[in-house]
Amino acid sequence: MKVLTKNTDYAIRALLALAAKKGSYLSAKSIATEHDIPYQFLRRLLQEMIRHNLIVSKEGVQGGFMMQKNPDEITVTELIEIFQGKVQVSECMFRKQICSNRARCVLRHEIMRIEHVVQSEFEKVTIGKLLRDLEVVNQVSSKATTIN
Amino acid sequence: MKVLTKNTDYAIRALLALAAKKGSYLSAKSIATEHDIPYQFLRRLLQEMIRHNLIVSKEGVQGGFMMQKNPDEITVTELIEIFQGKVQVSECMFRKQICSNRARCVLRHEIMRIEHVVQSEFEKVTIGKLLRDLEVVNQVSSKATTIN
DNA sequence: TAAAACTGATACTATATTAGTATCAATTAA
DNA sequence: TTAATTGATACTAATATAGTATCAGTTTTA
Ligand code: FES
Ligand code: FES
Repeated sequence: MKVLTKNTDYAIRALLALAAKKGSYLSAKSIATEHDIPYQFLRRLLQEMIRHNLIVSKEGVQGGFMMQKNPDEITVTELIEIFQGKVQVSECMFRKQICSNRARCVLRHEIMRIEHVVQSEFEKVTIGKLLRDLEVVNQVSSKATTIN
Repeated sequence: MKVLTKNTDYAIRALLALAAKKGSYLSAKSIATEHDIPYQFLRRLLQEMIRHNLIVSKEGVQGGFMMQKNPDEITVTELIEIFQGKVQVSECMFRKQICSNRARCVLRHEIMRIEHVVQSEFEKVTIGKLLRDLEVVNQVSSKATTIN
């Protein structure tokens, strides 16, 4: 069971790149090259993120993409929803014969509770937080002898 | 993002049917019919569950499948692992350029923490628990006027 | 003892989702 | 004016999910 698809994975990495260069434009090409993301694939993701007002773009030479939304307010939950749809455990696990009363269904509540937990865990993880974590990692590893 | 696939969904429902008739054999056909599960699909799932010692079978006329493992010890996590593979957030989200030191990686820990949360939430939900919940639902709905 | 009701095993097809590629028009800086 | 860029969109490929079909073997029972 894979929780994050490439869509989301790539989007997060692109956002980290953009967040790190906050205030200036980065081209899709440079992001693709640096982070090993298929160029055209990445471009689609970037456009989707524009539509959701996470980033903005500038066309033409010296153009590119720039962070728009505050990285601390971009949650992994939001990205999952954009690229993989809302988290849902099961459309309705026990329909028909088994579950006779949807309105009162205890199971449904159980399912919704889990959906909630999963969502809120991913909500704790923002692009801002990831970026700061990342800086720590890179600081440590540049000081220490890196054994990978 | 769909957390449970049909595999798991159907498997849970079949197990609930078997758990409810603990001690006697239920044929694949009867389960399929009652719970609206494609017959041949269900049979594959049942065989898989035999291999994992959740249920046992008896061949021939009057044969079928019977609960083997204690329903309270069958977790949804286990079923997800059988039918959808182990929960993994991302194989390794920030490899190469970004993540220079895998061993110390904060992000990796973050990811593993979430994997853990998701897993343990689903671990709280056992077939036994679902069955008891279900009985409550059906009691309530048979007393009340069912508005679906 | 033969037919019917079953499971075991496995191969196959269909559909949907995910991943990746290609193309061309429009914009803009130099 | 040209090269570097995004906007938009259509396409293909690969993989995962869902569902079907078939045949052999076992067991009850008439
Ligand atoms: S699980 Fe869907 S209504 Fe009960
Ligand atoms: S995220 Fe994979 S090693 Fe850091």
